[in-house]
Amino acid sequence: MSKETITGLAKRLGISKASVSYALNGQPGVSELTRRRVLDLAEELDWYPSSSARALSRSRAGAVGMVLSADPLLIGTEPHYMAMLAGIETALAEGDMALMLRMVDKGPVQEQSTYERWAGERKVDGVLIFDHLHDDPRPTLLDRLGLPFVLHSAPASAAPASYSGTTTDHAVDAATIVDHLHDRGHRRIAHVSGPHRFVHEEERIRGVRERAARHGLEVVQVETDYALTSGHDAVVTLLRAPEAPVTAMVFGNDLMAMGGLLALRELGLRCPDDVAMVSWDDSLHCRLASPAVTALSRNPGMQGRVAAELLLALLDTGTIQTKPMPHGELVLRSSTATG
Amino acid sequence: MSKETITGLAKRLGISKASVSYALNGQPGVSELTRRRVLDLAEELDWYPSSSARALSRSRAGAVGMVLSADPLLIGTEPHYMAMLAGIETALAEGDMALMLRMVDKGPVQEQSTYERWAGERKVDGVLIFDHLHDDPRPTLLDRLGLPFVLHSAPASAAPASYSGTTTDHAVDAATIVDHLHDRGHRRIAHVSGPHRFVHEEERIRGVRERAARHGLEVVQVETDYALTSGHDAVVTLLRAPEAPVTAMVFGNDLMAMGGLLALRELGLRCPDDVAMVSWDDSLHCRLASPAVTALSRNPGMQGRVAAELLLALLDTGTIQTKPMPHGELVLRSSTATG
DNA sequence: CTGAAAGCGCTTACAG
DNA sequence: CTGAAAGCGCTTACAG
Repeated sequence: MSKETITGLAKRLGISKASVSYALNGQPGVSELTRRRVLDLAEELDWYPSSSARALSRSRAGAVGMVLSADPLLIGTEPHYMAMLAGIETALAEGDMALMLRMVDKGPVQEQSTYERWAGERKVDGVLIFDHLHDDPRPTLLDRLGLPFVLHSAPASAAPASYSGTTTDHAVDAATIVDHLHDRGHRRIAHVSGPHRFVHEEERIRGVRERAARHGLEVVQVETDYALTSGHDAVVTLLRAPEAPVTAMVFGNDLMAMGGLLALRELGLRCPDDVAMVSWDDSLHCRLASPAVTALSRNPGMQGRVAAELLLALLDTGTIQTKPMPHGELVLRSSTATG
Repeated sequence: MSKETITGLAKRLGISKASVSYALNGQPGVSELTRRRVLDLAEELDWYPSSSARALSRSRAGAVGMVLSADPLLIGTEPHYMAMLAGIETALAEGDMALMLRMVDKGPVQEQSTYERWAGERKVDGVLIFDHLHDDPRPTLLDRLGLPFVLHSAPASAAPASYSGTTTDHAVDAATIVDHLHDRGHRRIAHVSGPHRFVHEEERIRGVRERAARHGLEVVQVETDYALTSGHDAVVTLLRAPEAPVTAMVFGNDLMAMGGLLALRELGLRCPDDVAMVSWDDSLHCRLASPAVTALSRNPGMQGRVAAELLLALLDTGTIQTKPMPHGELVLRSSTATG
């Protein structure tokens, strides 16, 4: 099977390459009859136009890129990422775009040089970025590189007007969580967050603090790094503190909540009787833990899908838009049940 | 920043495009001095050769593809996949190959048409396939399409001589698991496997049966589909059976083991006192469950890396090879502890 | 060691 | 509606 080309098809049909191309791409310029003959022959021969030739002449790669920049260990255990990826890929496939995936573990530098390379090689038409940082260098960099992008899950407060993105209102989510704990009778709670360099963490912290103040709740803030062991250690530290102990803890993700649960068990304390727990991300881990952990469900798959659709729209028509995501729903489980 | 091209670089340096190309690609045909000047200028201009132009002239896409064909829900909760992906991507990046990822949920048909399209468009240079099936249509299809591939984690018994792949000796793993249960005093066990259409499941089943026979153990085989609820339901059915109940259960993956644990709890039975449990895949779920579940650890990240390296070698030099993976290691946890 | 030229397989104005 | 031709930006024999 020597490789067919558009020239071959044109010859077989006794027409020009141009006509074949027009027919293939649904462009005007060919009769319906010719178009049918072209499409039928392509189908019969199992022929597809070469993506690289197309990319070169169209100056469009036909792919978008995504860099997963995190500890591989964390990525592997965080169901969140995979669900998001699945949503993204599904939307891209529908828009006939391929997904180029890159995982880096050496942090922002490696992520940024990946964008530089992708832009230079014109390997992707756009990228999807997430985990918005304070003074995030990526929007500036991507603008300079001329690489279109969508910022996934930017905090509502930092909603960028100059570029596309999905936004999340963490204040509302914080209120949902704090209200629930207040309802359950807690008056002194801890908030074990991820790194403050993430804008969403700062917004969550502010949200928790403000809502707690309104209820007259005390909040102890602890900053860690999303790892299971960090959640564990944070709990140990919190419970050893000389001040009055907290009776409830909010964790920035499911892994830290799991670590927290392990710590409680080690200390001989019970959840929720001694300490109640809430996770800011829902996952199978929360469902399966014992006790099962109350968590904010945010549908990462759907969110990924929306972000990908924004990127497709941006590439297609240059439309810049901001889409607010639905608020999280708190899934109540045993970890915050009232004894 | 109007886009630089190789012609631009050549002009700036007062040399021909050919020389620039040779210099860039480490080919002979340019003096060291010229090569340095070219590389320095490229660096200074932040210039990279266009991947599509390169792909077209080299007839090489510079990317390999991978289709994740599974229920998105399962993919999202199975840490196994993400770990494997991370290993694969790391190896590919080192070999300067991009990873094109596609997720399909409508099963084998969609997976196969993805390969047809990729091959037709010459979008990828090769693919990585896994979950070997009985009468697997993929090797034949890929051969016909002329798309190089590596079969990841083929059963040792079905080790293909005609194509590259990593292999796993499930008989050894089965022996490890069965021996452990025998040591713990179990004489009647259940094996809740994934679908028999997967060759690795059949090999595991045979391995378990043979090893059990040697010890004089009885084995009840149950076929399900890897879903958490299936593990749950299998356990309910098993424990309702009129025959003598099993005292230990082996699950084909971690999710089914988790489902099994839930079922036990519902039935008011305890693990390991009433029923011991082992999972054929290790994961954070097994570690965090209560009781924590004894599981076979197989290092999916490392295995993915090796598979990717085989593919790189195949694409580079056409080398066909089969690499046996290390046996799994049983991580002992409470679910099989002796009371 | 270097340069001019053809070729990779498409798309797209431009003339007919 | 159709065809001849240029162009996308590289690589690679082939002559010098």
